[in-house]
Amino acid sequence: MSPPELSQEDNRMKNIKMAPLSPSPVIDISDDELVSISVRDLNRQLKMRGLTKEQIVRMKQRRRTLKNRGYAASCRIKRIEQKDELETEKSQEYRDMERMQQQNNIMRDEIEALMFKYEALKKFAVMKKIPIPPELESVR
Amino acid sequence: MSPPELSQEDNRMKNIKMAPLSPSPVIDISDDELVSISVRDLNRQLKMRGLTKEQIVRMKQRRRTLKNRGYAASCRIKRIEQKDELETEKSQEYRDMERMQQQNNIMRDEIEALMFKYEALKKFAVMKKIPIPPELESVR
DNA sequence: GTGATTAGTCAGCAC
DNA sequence: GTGCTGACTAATCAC
Repeated sequence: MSPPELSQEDNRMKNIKMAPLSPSPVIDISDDELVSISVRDLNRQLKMRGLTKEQIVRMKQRRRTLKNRGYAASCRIKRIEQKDELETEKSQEYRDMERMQQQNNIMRDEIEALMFKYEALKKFAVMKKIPIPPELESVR
Repeated sequence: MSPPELSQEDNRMKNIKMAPLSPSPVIDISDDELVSISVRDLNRQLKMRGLTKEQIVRMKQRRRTLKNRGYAASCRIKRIEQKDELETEKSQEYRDMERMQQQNNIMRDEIEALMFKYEALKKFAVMKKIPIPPELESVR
């Protein structure tokens, strides 16, 4: 699952672990760019602009943090989707069950009617003084 | 729901926003005690030991943070329980449905057997040259 | 103040 | 490195 869109808001407002703005030249790159760029390209940019080891580490960490932000969002969305899925399946099962219950009732009535009819036929035979074979004596 | 048990681990290891240990006298109270104590008693202790305004604010914040930690844990547990509940209900419904399907099959067979029997009785009557009343001619 | 919930951060695991 | 998830913090909302 791809991470959802990230806002461009300044990370420094929330991430108190971030170092204060450095007086030395800093790569000015937005959050969106930083998470999108490939490691390869990022390294190229970093080297090209001659950043210090520490600045590079910091930039890498910022990238990782931004990535994590996206992963966390994905994780939450996934959780909600799975819950929705469960609920949907559950209510579908409920509908199926109701439908089956109805069929069940219909068949129950049908059995009752058949038995009644059978008895009627037997009574008719008795009335006509017709001996019924024992295997046809009962519906069971 | 009451918050789950909290570990006694040193909060300072994780909460980088916490101030460094003060050189001035500090109330030494464990996390467990701090979340358990009533606001009333906490205030009494704080005043009694003559803490500075800043120390008091910090202690209150630490208490709030510890409380939040518990709330977050409760929230996670609740989420898991609700998911479990959904799954349990779903599988229960599935079992019910299977049971109903079985009954359904049984009744279907029963209807078939009844019809067969009815036809047998009719054939018997025909064989005996007994005219069957029209309303008993068909099972429908 | 308390409790619940959300977004974001970090640790730690798996690949 | 990447992606995911549990635990935690802070913000925010309702009471």
